[in-house]
Amino acid sequence: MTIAARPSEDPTDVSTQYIRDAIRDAIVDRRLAPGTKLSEADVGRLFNVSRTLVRGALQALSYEGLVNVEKNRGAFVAYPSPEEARQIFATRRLIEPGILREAAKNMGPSHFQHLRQLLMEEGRLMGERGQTARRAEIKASGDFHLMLASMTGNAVMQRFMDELVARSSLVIALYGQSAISSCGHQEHQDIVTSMERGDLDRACHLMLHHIDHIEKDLDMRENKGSDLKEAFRL
Amino acid sequence: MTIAARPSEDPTDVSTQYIRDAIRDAIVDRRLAPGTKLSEADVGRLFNVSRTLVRGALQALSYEGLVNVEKNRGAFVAYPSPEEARQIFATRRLIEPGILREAAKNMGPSHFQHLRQLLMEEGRLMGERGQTARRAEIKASGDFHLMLASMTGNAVMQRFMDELVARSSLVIALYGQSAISSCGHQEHQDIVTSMERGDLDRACHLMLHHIDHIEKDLDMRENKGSDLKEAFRL
DNA sequence: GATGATCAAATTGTATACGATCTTGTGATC
DNA sequence: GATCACAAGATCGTATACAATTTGATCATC
Repeated sequence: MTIAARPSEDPTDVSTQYIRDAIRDAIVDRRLAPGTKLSEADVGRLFNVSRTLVRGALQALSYEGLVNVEKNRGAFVAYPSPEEARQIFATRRLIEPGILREAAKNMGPSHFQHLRQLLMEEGRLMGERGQTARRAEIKASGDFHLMLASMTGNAVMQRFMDELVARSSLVIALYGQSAISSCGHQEHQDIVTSMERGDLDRACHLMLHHIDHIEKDLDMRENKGSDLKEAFRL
Repeated sequence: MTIAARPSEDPTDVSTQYIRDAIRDAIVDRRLAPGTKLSEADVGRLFNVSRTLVRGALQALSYEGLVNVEKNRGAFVAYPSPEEARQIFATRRLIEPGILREAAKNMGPSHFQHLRQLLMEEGRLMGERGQTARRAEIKASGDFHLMLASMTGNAVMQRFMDELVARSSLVIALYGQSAISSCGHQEHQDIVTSMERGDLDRACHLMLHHIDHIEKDLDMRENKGSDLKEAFRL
């Protein structure tokens, strides 16, 4: 198990929150494969912390849908079924156009500048090679959607999107075909451009297509027997 | 503190889940006032359970937004600010029309029958008098929205709605003016009728108005200083 | 009498201990 | 040799113990 503690962080003063974030990052960054067992004792040793804190972190992650806790068996990095994946994307299609409209109400030039800046970074990462750059790119791609959510000023929507984006990352990690996802960069730009022009209808339309594209790039045919999967991955 | 254990339940074999549900019910049913402190030891004594399990339950409720846990101070029944309330309803306006459309895809005659049955019950409770009937009515009103969510077959949406409905109950408990909310019964019926006719646009339209009505019936002028409120209620 | 410091009580934060459950490996039996 | 029973080990579930923090009261001081 390789849950890298953030550099320049003292491994003491570690709290539940810290562990939760570290594991979540590791999952979303695909450093922890779906199905991986997260033993309470092991994780505790990693962070020099008792099982009590680890349990808290795992419970929280379970609530976010990133981890499954099975009674008397332990916690595992979630292994979303194709059906779950469909539900996640269906929910995103339902929510994200609304987020766009809601965000647009509050957005001024500075907000657009922030978005553009994120897109620049995203584009830069696309050019680079290597696993690290790839992870950063995927993360940046999710951050785009999260930034839009944060611009609604609505904490509830923001939390929902947090969960949806994190779980989407897992799904993409599982069923993603290739680096095709990177073509999403252009779509992100188009969405921002439409918003800047005030053409919200088009922005929503593009957003829906964007989500469709992400979902279409998945290959979700495999192993329907949902529990067998874990055995193989483990 | 009066968190009634469900009748005919043995107070032994109580798990985190059970405690969580009991507290959630008590909050949503308004038997626990917003701001009430939920001391770990007290709750534990109530359920004959150690603080460990209580903490788990409180943490989960905190994630749902029904409880606020303040570091080193304890857990309190949430006291949503007017701003939070607005965000909750804004999110509902964003999500519920989509849920309607999503549910409509899967609904057959039996589903409509279930809905009608729920509405009958709701109507019956409206006629009755007393606090108990009132609570049951409010609960039934929320159940209508939850049942629609369940008919989407989408677990993610369902969970989001669970949270939104529960938090709405809290908000109504806090800022609700009178029993005007009961006029929502007719609106529920109209929504179902429109759906049955296949007029989804109208159903969505009615749903939006319905949510607006609920929000309009709130009086959220009071105490803006968000933290002071707790002090007074406590 | 009001204000501020200090100490005791209460409550939460975290670790550890112990019992319950599951997993797994061994060996007896067919 | 395959199958089943059983026991040892590992892991989780819950309770308890102790440390850290906050709260509230008492008392000294201005």
